[in-house]
Amino acid sequence: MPVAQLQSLQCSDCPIRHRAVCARCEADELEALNVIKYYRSFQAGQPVIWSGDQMNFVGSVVSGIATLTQTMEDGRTQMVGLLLPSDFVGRPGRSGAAYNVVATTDVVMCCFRKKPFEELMARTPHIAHRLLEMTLDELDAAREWMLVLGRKTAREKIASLLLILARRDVSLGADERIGGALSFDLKLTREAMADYLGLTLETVSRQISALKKAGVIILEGKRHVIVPDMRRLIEEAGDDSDGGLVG
Amino acid sequence: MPVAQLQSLQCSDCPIRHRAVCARCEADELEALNVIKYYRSFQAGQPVIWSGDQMNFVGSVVSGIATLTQTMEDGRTQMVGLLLPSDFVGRPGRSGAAYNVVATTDVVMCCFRKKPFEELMARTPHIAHRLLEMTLDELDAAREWMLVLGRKTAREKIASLLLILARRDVSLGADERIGGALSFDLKLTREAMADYLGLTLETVSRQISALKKAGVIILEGKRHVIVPDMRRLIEEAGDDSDGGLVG
DNA sequence: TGTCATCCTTGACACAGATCAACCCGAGGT
DNA sequence: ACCTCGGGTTGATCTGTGTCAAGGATGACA
Repeated sequence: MPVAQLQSLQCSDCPIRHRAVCARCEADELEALNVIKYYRSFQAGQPVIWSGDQMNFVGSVVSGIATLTQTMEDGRTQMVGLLLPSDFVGRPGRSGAAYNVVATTDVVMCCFRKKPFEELMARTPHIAHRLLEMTLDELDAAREWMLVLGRKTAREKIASLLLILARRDVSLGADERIGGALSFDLKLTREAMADYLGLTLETVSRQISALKKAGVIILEGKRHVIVPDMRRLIEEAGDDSDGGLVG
Repeated sequence: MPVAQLQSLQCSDCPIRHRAVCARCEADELEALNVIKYYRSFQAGQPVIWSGDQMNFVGSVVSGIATLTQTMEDGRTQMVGLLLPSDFVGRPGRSGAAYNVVATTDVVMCCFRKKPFEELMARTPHIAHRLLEMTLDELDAAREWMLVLGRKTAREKIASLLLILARRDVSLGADERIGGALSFDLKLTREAMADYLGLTLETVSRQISALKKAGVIILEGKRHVIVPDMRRLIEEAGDDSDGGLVG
């Protein structure tokens, strides 16, 4: 999840900086983007669908969390992606095995209408190039997650997820650090975490308790996590790549 | 795995048709591509690395199988991608968590030198667009695989893998059909399958035996698989999307 | 204040798949 | 003919996680 390295982009009226479409000439593109964008909000639990037009290109999360999930007929579901503020999403369900995009909390998205966006892409090749880079990054992240799903223990899975969430909050500046400790809000239910990790919610609960008892994390309430020592958490995750967060 | 729908592209001297870079003006691009390409072969077990230059862009498998794998310090490995003939690969290890590309059998690849390839991309925007589409397809495939890894049983996993391999062979015309039955060669060891599915090789062996006993598949030797009824296999995979292969 | 719903925790037990171990089979090599 | 070695099968047992079930905490609402 090399999110921290991404260029970012500030819309005229969004409260956050989006992951960038254009790495080179931000100012120019911004002006163009501000013209063709509009906002939509979704309630928690609501599927994220662009009005009518099959959601043909791209939107960016401004606030809230949306998830990409796949479901089998018998109800088993697997989350395949997490859309946190600043993430882009586009073209779900285009090919064979469609996944669903659902708002997990209340969500506001900044959307770009398909046609003008594509015209913009055609005019400015480096935007297309940047989009390719972003997609390749997502592919890397998905493949990294395959290791988590296929080979890690429940405890390692939980630690890996906490690590990802912590890093995201850090890269958005939404974290708090007090004397080396890092704390952040867990915005997912135990069930959502279970769906992401390929576990049951009971196992998630147990492993979080275990990490708490081991002193790797401290819980305030059920949703606020304090990580006294990032290195401990990284170790629990069985992760070698530290994402440049320790220093 | 919407491979069958992809445009394909015949090099001047490759025996196979590659998944297309250019969907629109094949002839022109072919000429350009034939100029800047060269071949490399790799022995089974050998890591696939472009001579010196960090493998900065793209190569396509002509024959053999290469795999993308991720490994933890303690040796646990998870395969995150399978490169079959006609697949493209590019930019491994660029971002944080690098995966390894290894030739699983002897492999011949058709490579495009980084610089001329990128120039070609810049000149012809629809090639860049096509590359984006291909990457999005890979992302979809990776996400589909996350469902397999996270939520399917061992038996379903095996069936899913067989299904993918069967479909790939069909789309390359490498299958044989006799009276509705479909047969193909399994080019992976039990261990490779296990790494792909997040299982142990023993479990793979057992589940293959189980599918054999149940009559879902027939084995000739250890590596040749006959599927008498594709529908049975799809059912075992717990898969709703039939990939357009049944009819 | 009580009721209800949602989210979470914890315990007891079952079972799928991992682990450990023995053995089989076919292909080279000498 | 014999040996060796990689790949594959099968059995016995162990264990991590799922399943089922009961109950706790918190907040919304009447």
